[in-house]
Amino acid sequence: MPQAASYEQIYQVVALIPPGQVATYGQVADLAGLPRRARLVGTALRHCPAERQLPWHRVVRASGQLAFSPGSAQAIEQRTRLQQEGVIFSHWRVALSRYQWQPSLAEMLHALTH
DNA sequence: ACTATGACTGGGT
DNA sequence: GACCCAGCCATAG
Repeated sequence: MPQAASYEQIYQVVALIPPGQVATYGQVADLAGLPRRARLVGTALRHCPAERQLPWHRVVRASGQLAFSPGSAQAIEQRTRLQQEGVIFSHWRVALSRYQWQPSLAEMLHALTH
């Protein structure tokens, strides 16, 4: 189990992303206290245990596109899940200006105590 | 101890 | 917007 500590930080942040909103890989890394580790977020999500029920589909690239190639089974699943939460896609991309999660300091502090 | 490989990014064209 | 590309850094071999 490589870098379990970092993975745990990442999972906890991902778990906080509200339905109908998205966060970028880099954003999750920053919030997890792991700056410049966007790729690690991808690696962690790739190994994410199903039993954790993580909202992994709410993590997208900084461009608003999905990390999977358009049309792939994984991309379709991610897009479907987001669409079910009300997120609108145009050409396999979401508008970050509209859907990007912007956690408040209070929100983060509250999470820290739980 | 390398080398290769990404669910990545930001800057340049 | 698009496409490329160098930089990135933990993991896997």
